[in-house]
Amino acid sequence: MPVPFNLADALDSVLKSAAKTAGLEADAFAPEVRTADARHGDFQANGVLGYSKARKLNPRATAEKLVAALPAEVSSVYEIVIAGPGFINFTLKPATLQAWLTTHDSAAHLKASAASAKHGQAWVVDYSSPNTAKQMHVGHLRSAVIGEAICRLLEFSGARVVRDNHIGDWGTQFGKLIWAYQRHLDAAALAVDPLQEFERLYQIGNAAADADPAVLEQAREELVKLQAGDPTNLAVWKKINDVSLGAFQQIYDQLGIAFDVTLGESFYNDQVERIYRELTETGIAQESQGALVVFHPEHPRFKTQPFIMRKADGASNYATTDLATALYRLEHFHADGIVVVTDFRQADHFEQLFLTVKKWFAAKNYRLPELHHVTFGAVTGEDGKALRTRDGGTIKLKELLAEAEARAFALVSERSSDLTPEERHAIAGVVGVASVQYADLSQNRSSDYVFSWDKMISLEGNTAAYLLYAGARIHSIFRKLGVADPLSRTDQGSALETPAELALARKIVKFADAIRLATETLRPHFLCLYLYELAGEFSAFYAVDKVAVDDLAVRARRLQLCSRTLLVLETGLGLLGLRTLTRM
RNA sequence: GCGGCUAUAGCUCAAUUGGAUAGAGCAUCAGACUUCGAAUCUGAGGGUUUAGGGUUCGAUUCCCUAUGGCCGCACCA
Repeated sequence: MPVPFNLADALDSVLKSAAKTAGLEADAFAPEVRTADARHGDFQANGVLGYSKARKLNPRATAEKLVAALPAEVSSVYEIVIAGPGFINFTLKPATLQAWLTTHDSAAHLKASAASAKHGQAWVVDYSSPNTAKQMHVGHLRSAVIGEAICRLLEFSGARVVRDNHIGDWGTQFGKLIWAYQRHLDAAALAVDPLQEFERLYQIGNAAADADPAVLEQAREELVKLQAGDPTNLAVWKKINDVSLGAFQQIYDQLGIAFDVTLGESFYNDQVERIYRELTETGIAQESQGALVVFHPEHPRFKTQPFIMRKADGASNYATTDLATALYRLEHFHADGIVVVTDFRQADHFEQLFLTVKKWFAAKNYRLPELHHVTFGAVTGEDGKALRTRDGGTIKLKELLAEAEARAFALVSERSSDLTPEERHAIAGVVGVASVQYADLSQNRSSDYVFSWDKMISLEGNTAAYLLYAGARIHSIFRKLGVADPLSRTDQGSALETPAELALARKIVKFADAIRLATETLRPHFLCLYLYELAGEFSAFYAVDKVAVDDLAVRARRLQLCSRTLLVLETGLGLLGLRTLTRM
């Protein structure tokens, strides 16, 4: 009997057809299959409750009819129990668990099974997207880390993903920066640490413009000159961007991020005329107070709150470039879906943008891609306010990662003193960065994020180190036993038997459902939660059931269990963007 | 003023989007290393889910009111 990758999905389909057989109104019946609390079984179907209530039927009687209509092979796979007011509980039989483990025996096989939901689709994911001329600080971490995980999840479900770093390289900050560059440049500092120097100059320019309207005016003129193509200003601008992108890349390398394209705001500068024309001729945009704006009369707030797409002085802004960006992603990348990952403060902007794009594309008969604004909460200090270090600056991402690695190095040196310093550094690099990534990913992205060093670089509890440690222990077992090919063992031992073995196997087969949930909601923390529970089941199993036993049939089945745990664990960590280890 | 997000154990967070007895980690307490790695495991205590109402067979989840926090609202991105 073939065992499907996603058991919950398969159960859902089979219940739908059974509903027809049982004489239910099949079109109106949704089985509502979900993973269940282990006390009740592996999966539960709750749909009977709502269905029966709406029709004033006895839910238990409906459930019994439905269960009676299930094909015989379902009851050979599951123990089926109707419980409470009408829940249908499904508990996988050990033989089914065994069959799943035997079938899904390699990374390639897992991916092939999963890659159907978005097969053949193109998705553009816009994430990280920092402004140039500044260093990345902890506030930039979330978009980068969450965005990368989303890319990997979409790829795993079969999509072709375009990773786009939509850098802020054309904003008004450049007027102030160029103004300061011309007057306060420290050439020596520029040679040593150019990004630091640009940041200093920007602060000078910003402060001067705040204090003196005349400076602000001069800064505006510099921006106008830049946007008009003045060679001097253009050269400064280019240098700033080159330096910034070089510094960003070092961080991206550590985080395992490789963008396919880096198309910032400046890229769209020469495409704005078409945007003005199309939105004007379709009647979507209108003149208001000298600016070109879009109102949405059907929307309670945006009927009066304008979406400004051309300023009164004739200049474009980020609304203009974002509109151009949407069009480019459709025409150039043939996007079926667009995901933009930014913090929640831009929610209004993207709601207005998407409303405008929908009307615009409809009016021009352009195909409309799925549009998703993936938001996340702010990173705050312990006081709930915007994050600052003691001296008032922000915490640099570079420093955060270095501190995490240093902590990991201290721990690995203490625990694994037999390793060479090089090995310990390599391990600390993985553990440190993974800890920072995982701390961010494991939290539901919509809530604000209280930053603390301890939390970001913690190595105990629900952390990356816990997951990596579980993996390292599995690798260690294979090393000790001299068994090759740990990720795809095909050992066929005796039947799974102990409670810990069965609990671990039950957790493994729910990988598909965790992936589905994380991908559908674009929330990687669901996958983190699953992997944490998986590692927990493994650790519990490890404590009570020894693998290296003399009984070869027992040893073989446990080796297979270890192999599948490792496969799912490493695949899952890979989808989150974390690197893994064979020892630590 | 208008609007959005948010409030769960001492602290930091979950709760599969309306399901069964609200779960973890940290911290506290009690146990487990001569046996595959103790960065681990087993157990205990800790809750009127901000408050009050409503809808529902069923509410942390949906609706209303109030309160606290964060944020957005005409030319920054």
